[in-house]
Amino acid sequence: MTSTSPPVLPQDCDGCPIRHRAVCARCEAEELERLDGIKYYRSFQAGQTVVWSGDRMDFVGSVVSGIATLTQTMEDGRRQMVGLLLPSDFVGRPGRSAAAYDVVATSDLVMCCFRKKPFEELLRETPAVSQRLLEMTLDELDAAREWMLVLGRKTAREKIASLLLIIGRRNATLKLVAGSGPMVFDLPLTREAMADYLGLTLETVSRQISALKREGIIHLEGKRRVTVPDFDGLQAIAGDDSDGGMLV
Amino acid sequence: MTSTSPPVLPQDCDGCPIRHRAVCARCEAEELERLDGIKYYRSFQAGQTVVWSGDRMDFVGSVVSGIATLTQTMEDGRRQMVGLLLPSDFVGRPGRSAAAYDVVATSDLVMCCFRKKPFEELLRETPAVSQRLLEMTLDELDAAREWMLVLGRKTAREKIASLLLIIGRRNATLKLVAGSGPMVFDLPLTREAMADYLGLTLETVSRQISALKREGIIHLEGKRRVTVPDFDGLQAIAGDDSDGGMLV
DNA sequence: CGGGCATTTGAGCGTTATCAATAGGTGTGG
DNA sequence: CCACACCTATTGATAACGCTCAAATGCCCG
Repeated sequence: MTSTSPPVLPQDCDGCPIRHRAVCARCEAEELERLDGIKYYRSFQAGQTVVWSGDRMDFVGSVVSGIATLTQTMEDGRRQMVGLLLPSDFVGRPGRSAAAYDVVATSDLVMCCFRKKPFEELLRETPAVSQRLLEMTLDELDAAREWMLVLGRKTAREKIASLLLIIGRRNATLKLVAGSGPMVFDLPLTREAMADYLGLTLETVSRQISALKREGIIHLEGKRRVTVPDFDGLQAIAGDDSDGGMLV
Repeated sequence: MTSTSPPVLPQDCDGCPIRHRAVCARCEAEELERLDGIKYYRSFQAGQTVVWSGDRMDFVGSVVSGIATLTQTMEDGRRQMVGLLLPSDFVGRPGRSAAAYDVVATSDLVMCCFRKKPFEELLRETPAVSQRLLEMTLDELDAAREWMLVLGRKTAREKIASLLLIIGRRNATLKLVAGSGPMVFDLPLTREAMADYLGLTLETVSRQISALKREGIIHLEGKRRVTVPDFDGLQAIAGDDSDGGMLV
């Protein structure tokens, strides 16, 4: 966790890896230029906190590369992750001055930040941006509601399987991996972070992962690299219906 | 639950109880007229299902009066409520043809529905609507994330207290009740519905409510009418920090 | 090699689920 | 009008799942 060189920062939107999925996805050259005028890149090392809950936050932005988490903490220290932010995901809330959650860089992270005030103006004047943001927010809401089912009703085993599926699926989408063959990906989270996401203790997470490994449902190389030989099998364990909510 | 007369339907927006809080809140007369052209009212009796998850849904709309719930169900019957819809709340997702959740009328319910196709057009052309919808969706997302903390990390006792607070607070907002004195409200949910919301069994809900009653934290008249003599005390039990997230 | 951290594994316990019986409330029909 | 069915809610007994506390292992890096 002591990488000393800051991640390389991109300069413009042309080669931006999230150009067509982020909040700017629908922008024309002209609108992009306007966004360009209020944006700046920031990078964080793995483990760094981007903002603390309650702190003043005068930017919003997109994750360009790396992974960040949103977490809530109770007074006595109990923590619940409420968002897992991958490249293209939006951070911050227009119209609010303070952060509602802790935002933490889980890996080295690059963000494309927009100064909040001018971004809010732009939101009022640029339908391409506000409509894209609405769409993304609706997606986030659906994801949050799916997660409520996981937290409220699934067993520890099902929770782990659900998390593996979510990470695997999002990884496949981002990397545009072909659909067949065993699924392989890196867990971007420590056991503790997984526990915070799943509403479990890290011991239970560890035990359940060991059990899945023992049963051959997953294979591990090291602690982080996961292979899923039977995707449908894992879906069955997660309690997902096999067609997995194909909604348009 | 066999009320035979359908609820009275409102006719226009002038006297509409949710005129200034729903998705139409920011509309001028002209925009309101356009909405008027694509809207129709529907009423449901308590217990009726508005739409089934997976069904085609060719409208979106607002709750005008009454209460509805959004629920997800797993194949084996486990259920999780993922939304509690009070007057002014928005139902449905623009850009999606099938319902993602079961929507059920928990009390007698009146909805102001918009035909989906024209509403989507209107969304593209009417910033007053799309921006209001964005704002409401962001609020919903925050509520969902707060609920994730409840589901993932709170004890049964804390969950019950949290639910009572949420219902009490929303009730106070809707009714514009003065802030002092004991809080009184009706539980709009059965024990089973509360269990579905909280990720508990109905037996545990019943036991925890009995415990709070026994300890004098709440009083009950009948099964549904609740009095909370000490609001701060209940907040403490819910595990909320006393200032309760005063974010702007 | 040793310190620090993430992870695994074990033992015992507690909260909540499960199964089951009872109580209360409301509408219906004899 | 009372008996009964039906539904919601309460309460009890027992079991199980996941938490807590504890120790050991592996791993990275100085």
